[in-house]
Amino acid sequence: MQYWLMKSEPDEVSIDDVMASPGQTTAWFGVRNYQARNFMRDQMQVGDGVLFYHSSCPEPGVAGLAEIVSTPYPDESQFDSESKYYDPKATRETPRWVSIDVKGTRKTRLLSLAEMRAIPALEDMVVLQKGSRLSITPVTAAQWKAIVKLLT
DNA sequence: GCCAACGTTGGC
DNA sequence: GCCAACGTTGGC
Repeated sequence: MQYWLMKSEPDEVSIDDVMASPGQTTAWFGVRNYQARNFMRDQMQVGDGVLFYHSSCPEPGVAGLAEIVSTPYPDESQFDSESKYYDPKATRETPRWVSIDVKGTRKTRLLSLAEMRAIPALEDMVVLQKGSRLSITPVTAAQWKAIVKLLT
């Protein structure tokens, strides 16, 4: 059982989209960074907790909680020449990128990036480190616990 | 829109 | 395998 922070631009997929219909799962596709892919491919497990983070928007921060509900599978968009996520070097025989399904648990108040930075218990969070750009980053059990407590 | 930081590409 | 040039991310 592990915990993750996953970034999404709310213009693309927001916490409201993920929570739109209860019980619905959302395919997390379009990851095109090897480090983030490796987390998905090698470490994520069904049941892992997810901090749903809104990025590249007026108020960046954690906007909700979610859960991993599938094992990794090939990301279809890598094969789609019409998609902005198309990768001409990927083939069905040797796919390069993976997707995973998540399910929204609940929308929370916005825990802003600024607020997160002000909390000592969170200072080591990968996402808060200088220059950190990864769209998927690991979260420790202690960090998860501290954040869930703040959002309860 | 700016720009720091990081990742990727490709020539050599 | 090096590394310069370029592209992307994402907060501000």
